Amino acid sequence: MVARYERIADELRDDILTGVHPIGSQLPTEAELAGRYRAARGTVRQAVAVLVAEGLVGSRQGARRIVLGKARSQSFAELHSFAQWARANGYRYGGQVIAQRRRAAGPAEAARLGTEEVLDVLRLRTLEDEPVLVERTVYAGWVAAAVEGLAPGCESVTEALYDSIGLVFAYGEHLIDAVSAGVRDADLLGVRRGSPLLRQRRITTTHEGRPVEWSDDRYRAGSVVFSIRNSIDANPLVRQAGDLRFGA
Amino acid sequence: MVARYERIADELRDDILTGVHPIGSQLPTEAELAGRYRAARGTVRQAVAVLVAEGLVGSRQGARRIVLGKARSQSFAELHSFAQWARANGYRYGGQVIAQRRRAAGPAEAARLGTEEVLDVLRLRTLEDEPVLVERTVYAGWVAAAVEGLAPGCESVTEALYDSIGLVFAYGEHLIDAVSAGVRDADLLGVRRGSPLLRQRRITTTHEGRPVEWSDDRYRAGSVVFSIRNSIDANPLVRQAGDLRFGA
DNA sequence: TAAAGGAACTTGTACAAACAAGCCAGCACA
DNA sequence: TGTGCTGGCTTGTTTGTACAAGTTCCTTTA
Repeated sequence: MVARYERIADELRDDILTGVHPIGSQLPTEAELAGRYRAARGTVRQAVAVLVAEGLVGSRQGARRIVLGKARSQSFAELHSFAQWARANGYRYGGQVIAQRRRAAGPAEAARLGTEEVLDVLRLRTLEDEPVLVERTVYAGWVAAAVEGLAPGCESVTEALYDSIGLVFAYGEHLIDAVSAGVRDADLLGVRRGSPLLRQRRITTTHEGRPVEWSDDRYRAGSVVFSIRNSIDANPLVRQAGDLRFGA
Repeated sequence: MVARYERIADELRDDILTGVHPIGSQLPTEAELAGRYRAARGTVRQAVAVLVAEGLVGSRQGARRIVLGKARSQSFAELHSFAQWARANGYRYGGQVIAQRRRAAGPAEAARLGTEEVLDVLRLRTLEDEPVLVERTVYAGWVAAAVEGLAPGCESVTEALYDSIGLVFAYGEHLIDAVSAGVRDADLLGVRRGSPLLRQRRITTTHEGRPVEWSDDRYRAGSVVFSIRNSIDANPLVRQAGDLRFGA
C-alpha cells in the first residue's frame, strides 16, 4: 500500500518530467491540487514537500512554488550498491575480489565500527568492461563470515548480504575528495601513477545505527560524477577543511 | 519570530550534541516529547523531521527513533560562499580576481543561464595564506554590472551582491568529480601539472529559479572535503556516469 | 509619475483526532 | 528449549480547522 501523498508526489514529478509543468513555471496552488486530487491540503503539502526535498521545486512563504529542475533521484540502494546502480542505468558491469583477509581492528577502526576484529576486502569494479573503481572495504566482525561466504566474482554484495543474513544498509555518511593514484591503484585501474582519482569514503550502518562497513572507494577520473541539489532551506552538503591544517 | 517546531528541533539537536541523548540511544517517543514541550504531536513530528532530514536521527515506522550522529549542518550560505564558510570556521582567508571580461554566451551557456551576454571571472582563493581554490565563474548578464563594480580583492562576493542589489542565492545544483591540474591551475595553486584537483561545478539560482551564475571551482587535493549524510528515506546524493561513455 | 497603502492570495505553523502499519517483548504451547 | 502468536506501544498517514506571515498587484495619494 503506497501512501496517498506519495502517489500525488509521483504524479507531480511525472508532470514535471514530461513538461506539463515546465522548468521555471509555477506549480498549481495547494488549494487547486487539493481539489484536483480530492485530498486534504495537508496531504498535498506532504506530497509537495517530497519534491522540495528532492530539489525539484522551490518554495517560500507567500509566493507560488516554482519548478526548478527535472526528476532524478536514485534510491539509497542504487547509490550504495555499484551493481544496482549500474544495472538500473543499463551499463555492463563486473567485479572481482583481489584480496581478502581478517585482521585485528586498529583503535580508530574499533571506535568507528564497534568491533575488535575486521575483514579487509579489496575489490576492482568494471563498467563497460573498463576498470573504473577500486574498493577497499573494512567490514565489522559480525558480518565477516557472511562476506567470506560470497563468491569472489559476486556482483552485488549488498543484495547477497540481504539474501543470506537479511542485512539492510539504511544510513550512510560520505566524504568526497580527490587523491592521486598510488602504485597499486594505478596498476589496477590502468592509469599512470599520480593521476587524479575521485575518492568516496563512506561508513554505512543498519536501521539501528549499528556500523556495518567502512569503505574507501576510488574512481578513475572522468568515470563518475556525484551530484547534489540543495537550497537555503535544505542543505545536505557540507564542506570541510582537509586533514592538513596548512602551516599549523 | 522562530517557529515552535524549530525551537524544539534546536533543543533536541543540542541534547544530542551535549550527550543527553548519546549516539546509539533511543530518542523519547513523540507522545513524551509532546508532553514535555506542551505541543501537539504534529508539531513534535515536524521538529523530529528536521533532525531526520539532517541525518542525525534514524526513524522507521513502529520502532523507536535512534540517534545516529552529532550535529553539523552548515547553512546554504556557508556552503555557497567560501568567505562565509572560512569565517564561520575561524580560518584566515583571502581572494583575488585574476582576470575578468565580458563576452557573448555560447549556446550551452545561453540555455543554462538564460542570457546572451555573460561575465567571466577567474578568482584565486587562499586559506591560511595558502592558495587552495581556483574559481572560474560565469555570471548571467543581468548581474554583470554589479559584479564588475566590486573591488578586485573583495572577500565575499555573495555578501557584496546582497548589499548592492539585494541578490539572494537560494538554490544550487552541484557536480563533484576529480580532474588533473592544467598549466594555469597548477601555476595558480602551486602544484605540479597533472596533480589531482577536486572539482565542484555548480549552478545557482534565485528564489524565482532564475539562474545567476555557473561556476567551476577546483580545490587543491587535501585542502577540502565534501560531506553528505543520507539514508534509505532521504537520499540527496546521486551518482552519474562521467562524460565519456567508454568504448561508445 | 512615483511612492505608499491595502486587499486578496498563497504558503507556513499549530492544534486535535482517528486510524493504519510496523515493531517488540512477553506469554503460551509444543 | 524454542517457536509462534498476540497485544500493547510507537511511528506513519489523513483529514479538518484556524490563524500567521509573506508576496503580489492594484489602487490611492502626494
